[in-house]
Amino acid sequence: MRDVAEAAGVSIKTVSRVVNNQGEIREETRQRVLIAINKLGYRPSKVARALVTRRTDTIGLIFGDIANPYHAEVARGVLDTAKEENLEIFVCNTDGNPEAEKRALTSFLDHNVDGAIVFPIFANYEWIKKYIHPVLPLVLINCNMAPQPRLGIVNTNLSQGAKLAVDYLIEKGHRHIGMLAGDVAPKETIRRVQGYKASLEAKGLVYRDEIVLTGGPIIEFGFIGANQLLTEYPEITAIFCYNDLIAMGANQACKKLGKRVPQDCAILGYDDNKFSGFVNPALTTVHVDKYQIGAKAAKLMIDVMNNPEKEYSPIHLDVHLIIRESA
Amino acid sequence: MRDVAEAAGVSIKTVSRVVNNQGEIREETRQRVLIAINKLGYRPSKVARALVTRRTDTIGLIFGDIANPYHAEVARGVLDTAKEENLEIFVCNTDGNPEAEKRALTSFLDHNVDGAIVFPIFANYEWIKKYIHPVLPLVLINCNMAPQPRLGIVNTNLSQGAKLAVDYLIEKGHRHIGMLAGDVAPKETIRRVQGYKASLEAKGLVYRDEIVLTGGPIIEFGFIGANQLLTEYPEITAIFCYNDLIAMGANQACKKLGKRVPQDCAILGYDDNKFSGFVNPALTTVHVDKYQIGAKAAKLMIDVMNNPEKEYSPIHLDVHLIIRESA
DNA sequence: GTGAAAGCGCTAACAG
DNA sequence: CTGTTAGCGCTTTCAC
Repeated sequence: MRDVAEAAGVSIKTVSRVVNNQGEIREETRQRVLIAINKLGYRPSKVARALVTRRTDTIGLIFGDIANPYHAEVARGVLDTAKEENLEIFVCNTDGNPEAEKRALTSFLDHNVDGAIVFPIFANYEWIKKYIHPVLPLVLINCNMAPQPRLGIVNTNLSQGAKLAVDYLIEKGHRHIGMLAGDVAPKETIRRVQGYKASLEAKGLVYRDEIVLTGGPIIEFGFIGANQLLTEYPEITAIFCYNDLIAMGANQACKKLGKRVPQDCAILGYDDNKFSGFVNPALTTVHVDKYQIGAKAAKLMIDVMNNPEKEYSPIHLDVHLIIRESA
Repeated sequence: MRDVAEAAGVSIKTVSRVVNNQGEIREETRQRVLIAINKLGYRPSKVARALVTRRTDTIGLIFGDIANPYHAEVARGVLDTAKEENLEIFVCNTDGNPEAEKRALTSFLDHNVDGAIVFPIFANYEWIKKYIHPVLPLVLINCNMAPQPRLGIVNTNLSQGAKLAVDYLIEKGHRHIGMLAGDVAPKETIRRVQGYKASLEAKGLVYRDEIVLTGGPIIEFGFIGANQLLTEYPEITAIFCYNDLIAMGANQACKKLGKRVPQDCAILGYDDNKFSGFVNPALTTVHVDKYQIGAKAAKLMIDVMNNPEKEYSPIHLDVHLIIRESA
């Protein structure tokens, strides 16, 4: 920067002004500076700037697993939006592990990110409220915290989605519907389970805790879980899965057990990820606009960062059922 | 930091020494400092440190598209490895656009990343050599640059993979094998095409340029491309695809055209992504260890960063054929 | 073993 | 319209 100033025959501050185009500058001076910048290939250091402005033009993104297409598509939405705004994105996986989430958030703080977009783990809610939110603007996805300054919320209607799914299964005549739930939050708190329960009860069916299994949101759990469910409770004729990955695993389990899908056992997924229409049988699932979750979260994050006083009401994204072959 | 120093009754420098545990420090002093740090909840600012050390503990990752499971799994490998080393990762998509790659690299430079892992776009090779590599340690994936200091290379044997695939198709009796190639590099430079060609020629079949179509590495191109190939060249009985996404699209095209896979048209993919075994029909494909690409690239990146003088020879990952249903 | 002073590259406040 | 000075939070000489 000093070199540029010298080359242009102006002060260092003038260079700064040109770079940030702030303040009035005589056009001729400005041109001289611009030429010097070009000649020297000068690029301002974001690090040095950050030290004084407290802005790094960086935001953190934390979710379960980038290798899950659900998160990957969300990431894509965030990344595209961030690019437009010249923000860089740090990415971190937690695999649903609260400690990993804590470490990620702490590390982001150390790096002075301007904000973080998080799919929060229930067990950390209080910790986040206490230690992170006071010092870092946050956008939380699918989280029921109260609106407040420096906090953005993006929600998809989880319990409604589950209700849609289970209503459909009941309508199709299923009376014993197992569930393969995720394990990211305690069973009682998962809104998908609430929706499942609500649907059951609305139709006069009993909710049975023992046919709701929890496990990681991965194919492997779908396989193991469906296997267990169908073996131990032969009355089950349908399984509602926490996500499409689990549903794919459940598909495989049925194949292994010689059960035809959907005739012997219907399988219903959640997320409608990129591949759900291609697997065999194609998944009937709850469609979620993953790209929009990411894009809206990023936009909201930027707003929240720029308006630290303002309170933003939660953004809501709707879901709907996609009927394919598996149910 | 000053506060900590005061609270502990030592100088600022001593705090720095404790934090970085460097130099000899009397145990008692050290404890006093540690206590003060804990009490005040002090965390050193990576930004401030970076300004003087020129290390940000940050590396950039650039590839085509995070929503492609191939890249997502690579990312997972990078991320896991980085976490162990306390490095944060910036992620950026290019969609194969050279300008996007340039912008990403430049932005990483502005942010003072310690290094970048890139799936480079051929069109930018010279630019990268000239403007980026001199100022930024790089690890390049599937790139045939000569080994040199501050440069790491991770290669999977692209042309061999393609040869494996096409050999298999020929063995199965196919004589007219179309190819749906990617468009990330000019057609002639794609090593997958080289392998395809090599295999053909080794078996005495002619390479026909017109049945090698190029397009984006996405499902949509697979659909369009296969449709075109099968319609215009009815003699084609097998299609070798640049990746599994394209293969999935080709699968769909066959379905639409009423062609059975593999009886009427065999389809062979590349990458063996997470879902390739689940789609209908399950894809026969070339298996690549994506997680290892990421993990090895990250480890190599760290080595390269720490040994700027040393020359690292390329890391090589093998591929093999996975035979499922589609061919 | 420990501390004082200088400086990383930039912006903010205040002059002029 | 432009320049001078100070300082962001840390590490690095170099003394003591």
